[in-house]
Amino acid sequence: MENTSFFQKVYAVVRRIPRGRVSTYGAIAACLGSNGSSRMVGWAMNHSHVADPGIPAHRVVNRNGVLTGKHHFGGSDIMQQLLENEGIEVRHDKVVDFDEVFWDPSAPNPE
DNA sequence: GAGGTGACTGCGA
DNA sequence: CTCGCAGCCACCT
Repeated sequence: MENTSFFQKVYAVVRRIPRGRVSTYGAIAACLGSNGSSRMVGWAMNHSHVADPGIPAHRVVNRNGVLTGKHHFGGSDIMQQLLENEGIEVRHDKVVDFDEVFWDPSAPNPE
């Protein structure tokens, strides 16, 4: 039997996010077929820290490009630090040029 | 078995 | 333009 829980699928999509790019909950939810259940994606991220390889949840932000869940990363600006480490600029918990670094999980060719 | 929650989104006033 | 509410679906108690 497939242990593919809902968030398991979310992990697959988030892991597909190329380095230096970010995605949104709505885009991932839509990619899963549940267009509108963006909450499930965020909830799945809540368990991301118990995932095997480690999910780059810091690459997942809300529709406004704001690091909504940075507080869940450890209570520090770790999420911002990780994004900057990827080459993404972050100001005031928001992704700079979010439109430029935004990556669509349904994108056949992100480059 | 039923209720409540949640790292969101979109629309209405 | 800004604020508030309702909808969404899966997991937890």
